[in-house]
Amino acid sequence: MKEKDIVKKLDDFTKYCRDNGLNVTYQRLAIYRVLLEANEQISPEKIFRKIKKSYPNISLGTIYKTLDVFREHNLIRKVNDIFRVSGYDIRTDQLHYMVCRKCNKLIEIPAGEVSEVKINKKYSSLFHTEEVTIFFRGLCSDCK
Amino acid sequence: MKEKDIVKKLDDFTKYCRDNGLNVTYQRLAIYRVLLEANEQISPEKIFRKIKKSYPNISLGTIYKTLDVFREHNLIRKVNDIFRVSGYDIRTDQLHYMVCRKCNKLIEIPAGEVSEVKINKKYSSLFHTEEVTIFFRGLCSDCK
DNA sequence: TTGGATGCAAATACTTTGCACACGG
DNA sequence: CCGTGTGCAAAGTATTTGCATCCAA
Repeated sequence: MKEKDIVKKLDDFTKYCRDNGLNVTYQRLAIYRVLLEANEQISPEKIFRKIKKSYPNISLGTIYKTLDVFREHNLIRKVNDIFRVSGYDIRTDQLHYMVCRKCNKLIEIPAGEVSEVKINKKYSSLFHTEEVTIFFRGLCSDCK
Repeated sequence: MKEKDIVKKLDDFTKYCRDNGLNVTYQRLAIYRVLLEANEQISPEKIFRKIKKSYPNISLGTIYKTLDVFREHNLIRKVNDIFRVSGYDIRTDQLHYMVCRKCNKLIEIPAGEVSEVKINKKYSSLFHTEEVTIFFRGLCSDCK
């Protein structure tokens, strides 16, 4: 992503915070920026290390707390630990995952490559779905 | 599940072990039995506590190691940590999950209630899929 | 000024590992 | 008897929590 686009998104983010009762702090901006720059899933630890370079005072606890806040607000999504460590991803275009049961290799699949999931009304009415993630488990070509 | 069926499945399990170079130990039988009796996902810790009653010597480490072996052999599947703790499930009929982003309530959806997932060949050829799990995230009726 | 946010450190939860000993085949 | 499996305890990793202090609004 170009710096120009990042700045734009940080503006949107700032506005979102103001509109939703979240203080706009240096830390939140830094974390959000790292997520934008990564533009793929990234672990709390990794975010921490990146920010530490320019802002050595930041604490890992803050990263966790902040990511949680972002998630509550649906600003990011949490990719659960198929991966050993949880990852957070700012991409909103949905991805699916193939994970090899032997070597844990991960293949990302753009949502467009997979047929749309439809749920029987009996269940879909129980729930307001915001996001669908499909995990395929099996064997990658190397392991099979 | 009836005791009779459990015994039958334990026999199958024993045979599987013999055929695949796994020693048939008291611990493995006990763990497999607990999984059968549960017949839903169950955590390592919970398995541990159940077995400890009749066999106080068992160690949690053994539970972890054993579940890993079972999983390598595809005797059980690991349900990843949408749930805080990982769960292991002996059910082979596939389930999908709806998880509320606010209260973490979990709704299980039988595979039959969801349309079949088809993948573009470009991706499906990269992988031998054994299992498909779909996670729906969003808001449950209480939280929305 | 004030409630929300942060830093820090300790605590917690879960899981893995190493090694001596036990036991199934 | 041999090699796999187990128990134990320690270490490792990931995450959460409590609280004093700080700072955005």
